[in-house]
Amino acid sequence: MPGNPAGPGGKRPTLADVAARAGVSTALVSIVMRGAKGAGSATRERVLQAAREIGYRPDARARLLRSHRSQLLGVQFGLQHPFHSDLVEGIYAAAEPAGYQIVLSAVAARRGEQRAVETLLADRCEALILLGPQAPAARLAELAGQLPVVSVARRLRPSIPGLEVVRTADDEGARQAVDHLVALGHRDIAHIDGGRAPGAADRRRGYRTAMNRHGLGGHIRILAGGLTEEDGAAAARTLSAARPRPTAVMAFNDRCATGVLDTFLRSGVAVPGDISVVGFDDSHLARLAHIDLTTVGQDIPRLAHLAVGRAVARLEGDEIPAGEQVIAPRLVIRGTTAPP
Amino acid sequence: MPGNPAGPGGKRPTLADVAARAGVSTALVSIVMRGAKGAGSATRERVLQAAREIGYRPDARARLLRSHRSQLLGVQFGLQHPFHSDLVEGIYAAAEPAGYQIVLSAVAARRGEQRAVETLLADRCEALILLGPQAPAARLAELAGQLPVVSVARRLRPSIPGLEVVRTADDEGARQAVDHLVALGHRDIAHIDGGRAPGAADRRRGYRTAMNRHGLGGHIRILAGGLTEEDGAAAARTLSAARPRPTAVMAFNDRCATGVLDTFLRSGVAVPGDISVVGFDDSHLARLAHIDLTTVGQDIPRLAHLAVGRAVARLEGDEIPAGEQVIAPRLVIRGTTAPP
DNA sequence: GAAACCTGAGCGTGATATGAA
DNA sequence: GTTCATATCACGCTCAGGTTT
Repeated sequence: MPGNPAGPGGKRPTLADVAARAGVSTALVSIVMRGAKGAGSATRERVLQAAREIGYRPDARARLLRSHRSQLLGVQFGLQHPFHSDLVEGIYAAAEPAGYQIVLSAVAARRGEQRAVETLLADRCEALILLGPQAPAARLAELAGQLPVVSVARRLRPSIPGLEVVRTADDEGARQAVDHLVALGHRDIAHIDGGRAPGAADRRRGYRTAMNRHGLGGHIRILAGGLTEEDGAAAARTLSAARPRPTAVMAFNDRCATGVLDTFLRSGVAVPGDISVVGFDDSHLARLAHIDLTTVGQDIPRLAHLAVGRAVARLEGDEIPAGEQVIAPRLVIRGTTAPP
Repeated sequence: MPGNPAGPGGKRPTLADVAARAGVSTALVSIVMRGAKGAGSATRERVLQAAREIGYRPDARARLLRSHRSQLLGVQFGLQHPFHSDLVEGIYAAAEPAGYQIVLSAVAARRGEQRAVETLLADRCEALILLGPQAPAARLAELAGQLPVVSVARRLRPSIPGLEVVRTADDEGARQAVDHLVALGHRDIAHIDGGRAPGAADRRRGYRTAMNRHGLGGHIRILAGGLTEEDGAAAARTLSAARPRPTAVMAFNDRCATGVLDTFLRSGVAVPGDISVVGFDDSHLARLAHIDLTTVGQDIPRLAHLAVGRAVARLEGDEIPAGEQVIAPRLVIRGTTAPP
């Protein structure tokens, strides 16, 4: 039965406590706890036993203080974005095998990016992984001057020293969506954009370019949207009333697209019968059987893996090629698109 | 222009560096950085200036190591649960005014609660706030023997020493939902449950009790469900085919309910025309205009506030009444319920 | 006596140097 | 020479206690 090491008033056990109980020096206990070599197997067992008995746990902070390396990657993410949740999951999975720990810092309504980053820096993270950062490029550049910074899912000038960029080719994704719709026979294709959100500009541009290349420049129609279901719903209400109504819509992301879907369903506009809808991200949402959304897939595990990889490479001083990694998107055709 | 304090190879500046530059002792710099009293205003300004010049940041870990208090609350949450995201947001908001910092640790597909808690303990958190923990009660009891533990949204024996419970009266919530539906004229009311999820047993029981009290014991119908949209969609497919089909459904939570909604919409079952649907949580999801879900609201800010309050009270040695705080739910009537 | 400042110790570790078998 | 174990210091910071105005 384990003791009550840090009960009310009680101190939590330290190396010294274990050492005293096992009758050895603290240094030896340290060796045993780290699994380092330099301890006999009998002693090792005795020390482990003592540690177990008094409920000893290594103090991560003291450990970090002592070792020059902290092996800590700071991750800034948006609490309300499923896309970020998926990325975080992938980052955990990629970091642990590489021998790094993750420190999370959330961005929320009353907690801005500035605050989120400050706590990560105070926690002695060695590198920062920022998911869809909205901070000005100048601020990111300043940060990148202090430690390796990886920006995920936002395009930035790759020339900023110290700043790594991992992102999906958003313009290419938009192109794939348009190509797919055109191949189905659509001509009047609208785009609900993401405003100033990361990636929005590229998707908008990709849409424009693709439309023009198909000779559909005259049908370009861009509606103000955003990242949320509500943004999509609002734009869809506008579209429902429009005459002529487009026969297809490409939404900024999956959340936006589901807002569009539900609004159409409620107002009696059939999807994909009357109108086709395409999302972006291929997050959990889109894959759900009852949503069944055709969407431009971002390779989330790959993005996560690369983000960790770049951070680690920078920390270990490996030679890495460029400051930017652009991942190809892949259109996932499901049930919300059909010929007009 | 700030320097490059921790560039590749460069050490990060410390108190000593600031002290040297300002021509004072490290202790005085410490005083200034903490905003404690004991420094003249001229010196104070000089020190701050020096710190700014070399880009100094306090090292949170060293600080924690030295001070006996860490002022850290560890929060375990599920990455994929919007309900948890909302709670975390509330916890951030409640903790900072109380002078405490938050450390997040996520539970994900490949990262269990065990791992999540271990990192929180290693980080020297003074108390743990666990959102919807699924761990066995015995494990929680063991933890609670080591430090104050607050379990949010899960019912547990309040007699476990050291364990605080903050939860919604789930049975009462289920009762409110049933009462509302009965008042509308429904009699054939089904429940899609949450299986072994926290709160599911109470909601199931509340549903049963309320149905019996209305003399509708013969109409009790419980379908296996779960926490996700897919669980709801699967159950809804079963319901669509059922004869007689119930005229109302109470889902385990909002995610589950949206799965139900979409399935019904797709299969031509009108909501609330043909069937009424009630969710649980009143998370972001339900409030969206295009979902407009009638749901049993959990008072998320209140739950968050109380959770932090209990943890802090325990840490500061305040006398607190019982080991359990049960918050009343409040039915939020929106557009998915109507007379049969 | 108070305000402004400094000295020295120590928080719990990990690394190095050193010694004993 | 190798294996096992220890003593000692440093990490960056805070705090108790001292000294000087």
